[in-house]
Amino acid sequence: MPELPEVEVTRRRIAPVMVGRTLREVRTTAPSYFFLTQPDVLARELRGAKVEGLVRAGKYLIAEVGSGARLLLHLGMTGQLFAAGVSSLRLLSATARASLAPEEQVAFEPDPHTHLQLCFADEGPDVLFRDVRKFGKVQLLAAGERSERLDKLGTDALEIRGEQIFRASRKRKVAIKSLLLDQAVVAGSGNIYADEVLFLSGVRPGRAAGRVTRAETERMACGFHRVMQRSIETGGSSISDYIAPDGSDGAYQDERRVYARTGEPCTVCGTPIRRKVIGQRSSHYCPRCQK
DNA sequence: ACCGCACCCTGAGCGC
DNA sequence: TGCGCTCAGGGTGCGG
Repeated sequence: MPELPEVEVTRRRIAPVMVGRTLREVRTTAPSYFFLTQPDVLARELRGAKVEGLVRAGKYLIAEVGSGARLLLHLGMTGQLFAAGVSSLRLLSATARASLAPEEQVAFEPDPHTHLQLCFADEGPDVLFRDVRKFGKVQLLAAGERSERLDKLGTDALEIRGEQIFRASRKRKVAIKSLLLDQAVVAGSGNIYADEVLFLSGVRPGRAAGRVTRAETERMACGFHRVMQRSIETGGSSISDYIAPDGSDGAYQDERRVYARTGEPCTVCGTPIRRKVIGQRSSHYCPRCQK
């Protein structure tokens, strides 16, 4: 699932393919809640617009198009943004994968899950946004238009300071894990990295937010910087459906200490990692290292 | 203000 | 072989 590092890796790899190019045509699937801006409006407004930049805010990618308009892209859980022509087994269903020889690679063709296809005026490749579960979002903001979604975002996880987590957590009864997942507190945080950060901080995910100490929130902030920077360096996690825009797999999943390691030994003390549902999200922790 | 929970969706993995 | 079930999860929105 794309969290901040996956979105940032996507941004860095897809920016060279998008920025500076002029849109010729935008193809979409039928209207659905995936489109916060209706497909026909997208097609109409984007035609002829030049992509001036591609920036990230939390888990949102923001393409600056034309004079001040912004195209918001959220990858949701299964969103994939990549240049057409990419070859990757990850884009195929398990059934389709099984029918191929192990080394065989197939160029991807837009399918019914490809909800947005950006075609450019030049000869270069299209940019495709594919999302099997449609938890992603596309929205076009006119020049100067405000976005509630963006306005609500807290400090980016790469910039978060312990003091901010500390202040946000005072007198709160929610589990600290839930607080760390709140995008209004830590923008870009997600289930994998929240679990990893709590492990590095020695705090159990279920502890009431109001009961974490100042020192622990400092460790959490450092933890976010550490795991996310490291994950960006290694190309993001490839657990589940994430795919880097060039079709490669990220490598960070090999460095996980707790996430999806239920029953496996803690890398520090050997105690089996436990899984517990907190705030409707699975959480993983070491019962010995995390208090 | 805060918190828990339902909901959106589809594919994998399971038992039968 | 294939059906039906459960599970996963980001973010929003609602009811208590």
